Amino acid sequence: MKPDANFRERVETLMTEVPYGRVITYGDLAGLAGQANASRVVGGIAHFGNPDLPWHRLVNRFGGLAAGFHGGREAQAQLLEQEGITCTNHIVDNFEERRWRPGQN
DNA sequence: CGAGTGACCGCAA
DNA sequence: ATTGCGGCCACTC
Repeated sequence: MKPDANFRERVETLMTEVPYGRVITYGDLAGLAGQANASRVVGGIAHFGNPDLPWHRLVNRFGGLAAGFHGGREAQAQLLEQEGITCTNHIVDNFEERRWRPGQN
């Protein structure tokens, strides 16, 4: 953990720490970063912050893909499939089982 | 520099 | 059961 790092640093770090073939929710990531109610910030950082981050591994509380922004919703589904994650109707299959958690390498 | 927006979540009425 | 509102931080214009 990096207590001195800003919220963005923690979010980026956690996002990068997400293993291959695994997904996480904005709320969970925000909570892990220290602000469970700052889920919006996670989305903002993921989009404007660092394009190199695996933002496609971020999903909403329902395990669904992004809310339909700059035409990335379909791209996200494609990226997820590349990681071995199957999506149906823009919803990650077995999302509950694929939900990544710190310590579950 | 100042103000507004954003890919969300949780609770209340 | 459904709908509406508030709230946090960072980034952009």
